[in-house]
Amino acid sequence: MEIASSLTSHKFHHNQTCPSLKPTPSISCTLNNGTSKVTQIDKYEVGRAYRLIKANHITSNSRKYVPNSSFSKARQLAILDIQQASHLELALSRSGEILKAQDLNVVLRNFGNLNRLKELSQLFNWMEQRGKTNIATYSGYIKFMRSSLTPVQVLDIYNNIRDESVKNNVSVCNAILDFLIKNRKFDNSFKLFDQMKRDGLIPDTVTYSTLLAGCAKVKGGYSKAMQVVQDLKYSGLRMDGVIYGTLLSVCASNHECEEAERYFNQMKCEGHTPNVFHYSSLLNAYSVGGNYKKAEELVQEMKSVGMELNKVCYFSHFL
DNA sequence: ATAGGGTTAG
Repeated sequence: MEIASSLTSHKFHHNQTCPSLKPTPSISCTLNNGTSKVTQIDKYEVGRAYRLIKANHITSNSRKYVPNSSFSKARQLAILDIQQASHLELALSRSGEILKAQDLNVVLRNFGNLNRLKELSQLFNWMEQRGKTNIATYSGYIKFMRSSLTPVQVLDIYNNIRDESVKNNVSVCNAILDFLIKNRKFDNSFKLFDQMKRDGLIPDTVTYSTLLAGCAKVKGGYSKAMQVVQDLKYSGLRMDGVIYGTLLSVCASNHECEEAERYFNQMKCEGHTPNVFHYSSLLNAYSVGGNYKKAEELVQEMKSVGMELNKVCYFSHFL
């Protein structure tokens, strides 16, 4: 599938070549805690593991003589080496070669979660140059870079994917759909959706919830959302908790108070237990509609089921 | 083993 584009219009061109990276924020403590136990890399161990790997590469038939655990150990150490390196390029050149795409994706997610975006894009480019990418690489990278890439850059990344099975993967397309919606390219997101279907990709519930999230952000999105729901039902998919959550927010932002209530009850009937997300969206719909009595009752219901009220609830409640 | 959900002001 090729994403042709109205996105390649002149208004994006000024930004095309330089990635607009945000400054790297400070590293979060909670995420660091997970890795701190294994911070110390035993140089001796690394050396030994690397020699084993090398030996195996030279005599490719000798794989059975090298304990499997040494491979995973060496790869684990290489992953840590790259994650903790002060100079990423150097670390990649000394530790990257023995790693597979799925190992490098571990580092990719680590950088993404820590918001180390500069290094994230460096790593991604390195992986692409060596063809060490897979589906998770692309979907993850596009997700983490959703606020730091331009639509043209994302389409460029997509159109340069060589592997057709990656290109035609629904997760990868869903990541792009989400990117477009986060960047308020609603028309383009629906065009991509149509193209996915034309090219024989089967949209899944993630595709639909992503589209519905777009409907929640656009004026008059309610009728569009109803078309999306029709399409979802027609394709034989079941509504899940996230779809209902998104739908409730569409109703709230379009002042469709009764419809919100209807969906809330429907999801309960279908056996989905509403969470804070669902409650706060319905609460929001009630408040926007000026239905304070129902809002109050709903808050009582939340308390009675022992649900913690969040800031959205408080905001709605005092609207 | 990847992709998806909420509020406000300016």
